[in-house]
Amino acid sequence: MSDLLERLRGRGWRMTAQRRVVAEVLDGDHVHLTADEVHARAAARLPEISRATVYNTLGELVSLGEVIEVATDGRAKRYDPNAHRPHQHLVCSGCGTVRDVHPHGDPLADLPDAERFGFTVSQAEVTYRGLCPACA
Amino acid sequence: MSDLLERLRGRGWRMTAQRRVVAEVLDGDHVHLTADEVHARAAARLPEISRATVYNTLGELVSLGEVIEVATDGRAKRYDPNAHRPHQHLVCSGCGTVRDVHPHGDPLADLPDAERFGFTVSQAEVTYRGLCPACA
DNA sequence: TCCTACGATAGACAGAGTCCAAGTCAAGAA
DNA sequence: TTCTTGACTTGGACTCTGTCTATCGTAGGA
Repeated sequence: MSDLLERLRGRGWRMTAQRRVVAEVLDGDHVHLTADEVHARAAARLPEISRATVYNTLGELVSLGEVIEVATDGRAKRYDPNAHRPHQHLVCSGCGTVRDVHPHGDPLADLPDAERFGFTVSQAEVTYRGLCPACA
Repeated sequence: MSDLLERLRGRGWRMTAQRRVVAEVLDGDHVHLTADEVHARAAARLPEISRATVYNTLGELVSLGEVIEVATDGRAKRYDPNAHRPHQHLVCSGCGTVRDVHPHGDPLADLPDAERFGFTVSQAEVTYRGLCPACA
């Protein structure tokens, strides 16, 4: 995680307690927190941190490419710090749990030109849905 | 579309003017309207229809499997009446336009057992992103 | 140590969707 | 045809997620 903080400082980020705490909350594998969850965990360490700051910081991390924004349902977006290894998501329809998964094959290659309608297609996101062991 | 109305009646749906209008608005290919757009178009034919009724009716159509709910971004869900032929979606990052597409291959088959973490995986949704000819 | 521009804050605001109590009406029964 | 009833509709309040703005605070350079 200090890696991330170092990279951010290298990019000219002013380092504040709030930004540090948000970055620390997002540390780890298989982390897919909503903005509200990030705020709750950040506030446990730094009680006066505001929602607006959490949203601002998450937005900056996303635009710097350090965090991925995932919309697994129509509800709140989730934030995934595993931005440096391509992957897809497996979502439990019961409890909403999200796991990173690595399918083989390239979904982009499966879309024939005739099905692109003149679009410049740059990305394919796959969301697998099912029930996790606890919900099955 | 009268097909749909017949199927719904066959399932014990009470046929009201509101439900008929919502079903009619969703007729056609490559239709991906938000709830608000459905409401606006329905209200053009039946001015007093309420938002709650549109949401209720869309929810029922989805749970009957006659309409698919698509969350292409973190904003409003879209409703796709093309529920009886499997397909994926191609979304323009510029203007938000959505097209139905039919890639070959089965994304479900690309997810090895070792990457399923004990989940019962039943569905794979692919969202292709890029720029449409008008936005490129 | 002092300055100042960048960052944080609280709270108002907006969009999407849900919920509820009260009124309405489709469709089967008489 | 008329009656009855429970399913359907309505409007408005409410929740949740996210954005914006004016003001205050402070990290880091001079």
